[in-house]
Amino acid sequence: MDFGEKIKALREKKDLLQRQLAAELQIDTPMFSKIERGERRAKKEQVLLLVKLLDTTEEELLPIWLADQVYDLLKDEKFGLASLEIAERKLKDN
Amino acid sequence: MDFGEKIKALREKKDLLQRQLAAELQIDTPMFSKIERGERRAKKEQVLLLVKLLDTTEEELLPIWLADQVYDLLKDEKFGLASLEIAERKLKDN
DNA sequence: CTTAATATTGTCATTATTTGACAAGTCAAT
DNA sequence: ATTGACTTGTCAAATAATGACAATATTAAG
Repeated sequence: MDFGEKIKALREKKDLLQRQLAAELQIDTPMFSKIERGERRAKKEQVLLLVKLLDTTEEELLPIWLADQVYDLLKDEKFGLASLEIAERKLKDN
Repeated sequence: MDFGEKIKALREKKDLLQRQLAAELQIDTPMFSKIERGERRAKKEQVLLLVKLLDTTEEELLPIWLADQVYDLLKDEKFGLASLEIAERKLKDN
């Protein structure tokens, strides 16, 4: 499940409309729709707002939001998995 | 070893000057210097050229170049490692 | 079926980020 | 002191990301 699917599920669980969340994020409904479908990416600031609006936690949203970005970066790359291993080592080091 | 360190090592092994490689990449020496020190990022097209110019392989350069980008994305993130796990699963799926 | 509400699509302007060139600087070896 | 190799700082140009708006499609209700 990617970030868009996740916030859509949470939104529907709370019976909220796109336009309500969009208003809170101060963007228009089309923009929110695009974020939900993964056509546009939410900014971190917006993700943090969504954590509150959707009654969830950073731990629930941030990793999946970051993972989308990593995936976008590597999805067409022959050496995508290899590069993940390297990045993981570097992350663990510091 | 990050991408910059890698190409610097290869460059010195071949006794090449920054200005020689910069000329081949059609950028100026300061720009090449910045790439070597990781202050700027090489474009993929430039990485592929460097593979040839430095007598190495894509397998040697691309993963480390991609890993730098993943690392940049996650280095200050609390959930960096968690997001790597998610991204890895998605990559393996397709 | 027709309307009304919700969500999506397409396009364009604005803004932010990235890339590169240039001028000036440091450092080391003569 | 001069030369050659590299680095630093700043600015302009190119590119990508963000958002608003208009129009369209989809769904639900009466």
